[in-house]
Amino acid sequence: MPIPLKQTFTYQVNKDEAGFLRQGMRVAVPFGKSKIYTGIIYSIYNNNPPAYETKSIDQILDETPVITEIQIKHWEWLANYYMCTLGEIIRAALPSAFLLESETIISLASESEVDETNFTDEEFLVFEALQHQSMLHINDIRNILDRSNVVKVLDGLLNKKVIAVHEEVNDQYKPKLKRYLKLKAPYHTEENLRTLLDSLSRAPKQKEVLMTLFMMSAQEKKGVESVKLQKRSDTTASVIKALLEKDILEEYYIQKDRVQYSGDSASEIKTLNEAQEHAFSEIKESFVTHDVTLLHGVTSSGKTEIYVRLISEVIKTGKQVLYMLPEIALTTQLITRLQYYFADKVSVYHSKYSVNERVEVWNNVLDNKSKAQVIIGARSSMFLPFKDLGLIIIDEEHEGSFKQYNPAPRYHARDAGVVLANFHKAKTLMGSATPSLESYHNAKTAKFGWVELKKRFGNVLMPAIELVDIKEAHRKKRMKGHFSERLLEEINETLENKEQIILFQNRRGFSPIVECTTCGVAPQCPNCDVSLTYHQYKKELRCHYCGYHMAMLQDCMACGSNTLDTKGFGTEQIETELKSLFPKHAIARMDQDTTKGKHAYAKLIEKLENEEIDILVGTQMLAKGLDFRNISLVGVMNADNLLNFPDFRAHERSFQLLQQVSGRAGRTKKRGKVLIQTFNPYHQILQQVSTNNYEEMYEQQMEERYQYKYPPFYRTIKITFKDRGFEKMQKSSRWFAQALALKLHENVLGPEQPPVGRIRNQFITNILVKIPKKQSISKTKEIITKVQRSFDAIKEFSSVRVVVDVDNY
DNA sequence: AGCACGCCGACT
DNA sequence: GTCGGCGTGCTC
Repeated sequence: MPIPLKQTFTYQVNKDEAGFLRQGMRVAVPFGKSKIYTGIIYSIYNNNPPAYETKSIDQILDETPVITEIQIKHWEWLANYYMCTLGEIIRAALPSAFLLESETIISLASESEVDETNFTDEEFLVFEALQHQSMLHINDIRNILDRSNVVKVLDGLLNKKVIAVHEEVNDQYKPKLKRYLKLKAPYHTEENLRTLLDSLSRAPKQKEVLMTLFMMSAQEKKGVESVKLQKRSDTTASVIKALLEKDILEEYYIQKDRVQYSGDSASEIKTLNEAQEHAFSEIKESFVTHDVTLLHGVTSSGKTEIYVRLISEVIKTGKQVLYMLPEIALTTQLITRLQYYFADKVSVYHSKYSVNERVEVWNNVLDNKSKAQVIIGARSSMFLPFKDLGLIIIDEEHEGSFKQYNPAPRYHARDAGVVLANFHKAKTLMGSATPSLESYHNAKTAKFGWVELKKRFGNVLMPAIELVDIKEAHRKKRMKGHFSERLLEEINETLENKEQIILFQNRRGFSPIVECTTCGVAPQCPNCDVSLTYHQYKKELRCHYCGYHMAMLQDCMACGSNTLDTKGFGTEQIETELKSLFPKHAIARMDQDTTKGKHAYAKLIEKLENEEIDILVGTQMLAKGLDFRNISLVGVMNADNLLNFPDFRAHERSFQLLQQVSGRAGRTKKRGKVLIQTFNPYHQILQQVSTNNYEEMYEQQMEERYQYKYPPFYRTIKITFKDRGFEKMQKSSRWFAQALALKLHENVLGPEQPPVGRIRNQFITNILVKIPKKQSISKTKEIITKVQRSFDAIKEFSSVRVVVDVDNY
């Protein structure tokens, strides 16, 4: 069942059903008092469970299994490894259209003799609505009565025998149908046709539609799509309806695939250059001895072309390929590029797709159709029902967004992907310009194969990276806003050369803190322990954790003086400053706030491509997948807030991010330039970024990880406690930590409050369990599970939410 | 997770 | 004396 419970549920079926049903099929089953849920058949057996009464299933939903045996095995591994339930995995894995739930339908009782006089006002409203509409959903009633709790009203009506309720299961997936029109058979002879046309002399509109139909069907031979006909003949639906009613035209429907590729057909794969060719054959060699290979290639070294070659070799053998990317990198740019090579063999799968589109991709993969032989997708695409997977590519392997944090399953798609590949006996290729320390470590210790690509495509030089000390500049008051003289100088020069600029600032909004200079009070979020961020364009104060917002204050709430000042800065402020510094140039901003709309992101990219934007300011979003030839300068406004992030990966992440952002500069002949503003230019990481020294960064970070017992030397599991009451949160987490420490001793850290100790009115604290290399991971998990079981039995702690996150990095 | 049930404080 | 809030327990 798609619910977060550890157990499976047993239902009874008759002999015929038992013969028909197989593991992986969906059935609708009654669950609880009145609900109907979709469940997945896990096993079929033949003895009556003694402890409870079994219910019968309601309905069989599939002819053949929609979930494969390998998937079930993989999901069981996931549930076990990430300490969640199979139900949670099912929720995450299946397109929501597969998981229909029942909905309560309200209608008028048939034998009703209604006495309207003893209705309450609300009851009357519902009754009246049912006169116009025979069926209503609970939600409709909520709207009619304008309140959320409608049970009481419905109960009243039910008692008076005015209404009847029943549960209805609606199949959410609707195949897309297109209406086609064609001439009825009797008019296929020329003679009949002529009389027909004559008879229509008084209906010129209808005649015209017919003429257009002839014209179009002559070209397309068969029937004509109704929408097209209406458009071409410039008519209305009623004219066509008249022709249908006169039995002159007939209609029929054809099912259409939503996910369709229309474009040029496959073309030649670019020939690889020498370095790529070399890397390509190295990968193939490595696959002989290793199931997983890491491709470490600097930015714009042409990794994609190598992937393309590998993919084309695998699909020739008839096997399927999964190409996973972090969500943000799933830009149209890359998809178009792959479609260019593989045409209609590529399907895309990620959360932005509609439920119906997802069902279609699912079914295509399940049937091993050629149009879904190559899947490009975000982390959730590894849940697809692959039949015969030959290769998994994990691009930008280091990206943190492969790990899902909320809700459960808290899985890492990279690691889970390797396991999936094993089940299929397939190979995995991870690619990155800045591999995660774990993967690099695995490559160095020969757990993974390892292939390097050190030169950029076309021998373009790596960008020149310069660190700009803004501490000095601040002291000497030589900053213009947040821009150093050096950065302004470069921006000016770049603009003169008619080249584009990207500026990176890792924070959205205008400024993260608003503070009264008289009394020092800063407005805080009422629900979370953070100060509110000022968003200038809406003149609002916003909380980035819970979404709380209020109008910008004019005066201090505490002392009433109007001496409010802003501290720190975000993308919005940079944009504003730029606009006053360079009034003649086109400036745009790219962050969560400006890319909310469906096509907003694509539009920005298009503008950038057409060189309608001179300077683009943005957050993390910029680091991925923007390949533009005319960008020659990248500026990092402030590297320090990256480095000072309180997390053991902060340094690794900063290095990766700065490298990726730098990689946006100079992708053509001319060498690009990167300026990084910082208060601390002697910071090791910044030095390593500026000299492009991954190796040194790796060695040094590994040293620290070893010292402080962090991955990859130790594994970690994070246990989070949330409660509305501070005391309860603290008491329960202490209890838990002490219980764990009895077995795990010094490897239990905390409980410790995170930097933001309260979110959405819930107090939060964490326990971190460290697992040394020698210690069994599964044993450790067993201990945690045991402690959790006794914890759950304590009534006092029942309101505390406990979240377990395995490999919480 | 949802949902029903039951207890208890607040207001007509 | 009723309404609606939330804590508790169950789902084959």
